[in-house]
Amino acid sequence: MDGLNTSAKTIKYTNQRMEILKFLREFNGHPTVDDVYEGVKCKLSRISKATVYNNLRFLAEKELIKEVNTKGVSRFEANLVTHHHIICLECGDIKDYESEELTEYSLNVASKIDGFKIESTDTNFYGYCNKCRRKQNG
Amino acid sequence: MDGLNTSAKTIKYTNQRMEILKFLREFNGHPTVDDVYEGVKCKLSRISKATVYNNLRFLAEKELIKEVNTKGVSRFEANLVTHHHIICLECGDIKDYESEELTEYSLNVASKIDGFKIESTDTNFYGYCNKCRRKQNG
DNA sequence: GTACGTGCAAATGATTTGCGTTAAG
DNA sequence: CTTAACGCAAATCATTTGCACGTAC
Repeated sequence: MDGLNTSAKTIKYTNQRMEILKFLREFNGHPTVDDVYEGVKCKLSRISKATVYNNLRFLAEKELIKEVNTKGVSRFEANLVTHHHIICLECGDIKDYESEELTEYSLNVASKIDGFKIESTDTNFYGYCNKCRRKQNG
Repeated sequence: MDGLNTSAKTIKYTNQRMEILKFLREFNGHPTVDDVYEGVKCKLSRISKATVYNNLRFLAEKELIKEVNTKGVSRFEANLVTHHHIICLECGDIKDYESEELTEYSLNVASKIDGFKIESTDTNFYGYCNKCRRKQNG
């Protein structure tokens, strides 16, 4: 009757949603939408890519996963603990890098920033991975 | 005869290219492709959006500008000095934040990373800008 | 039984590409 | 004059949406 019970929406734990979350939690990296789609297809052969898109958006909104800031295609991760990223400028590969001291240092810097209420921080390191370095040097 | 003179390609300093670079250097922020397109149209009314795309890619390849890592649409900046970004989680607004001490601290951390030759680093701060905070609190 | 979620296909939006023409060097 | 770059339109790729049907609760 009130027509305002949007927030009372029931969340349904469907197979598709659960497999996508499971895949992300077990995947060691930062998969794209296509990676996730290919990864869950073995379990759910009839799954549609739209379902993968919708669920990744849904899970990110519910903060069960995070979308990674990247150029080009979207990438996701289930690691919710603050950490940093090492990004290869050649192949785009992303590796996690944990450093509590860097996080603390950054948060301390953040506390001095005016006009913004900072919630979190992370650092990107850009360089060349061993594989790409080998290629360049011949 | 050798068919290998690809690197000898002549770079042409066209009006379009120069206006796009000028716009980025004078723009205080992190414009999208559309922002750049709208911004240079007053000077070059017949410019095509494909030209804007092609030149932004070109300028980024030549390292005269940088593409910013963001979700969704591409953003660019002409500020090549290492700096950090404050990103509003609500409206997506990005502000530059300079902190040499943070850069140095991060580079020092970077020097300990194995298996990657780190070239540069930057830190993102996520939070809510004053405008969005006001909206949320009513 | 009642939504919410799914699969599919179509729509949208961002970006790239092909091609005939223009202009920088 | 040579060829990179332009403008335009078509093509491609990523992502979202509408809708009829299915299924979690």
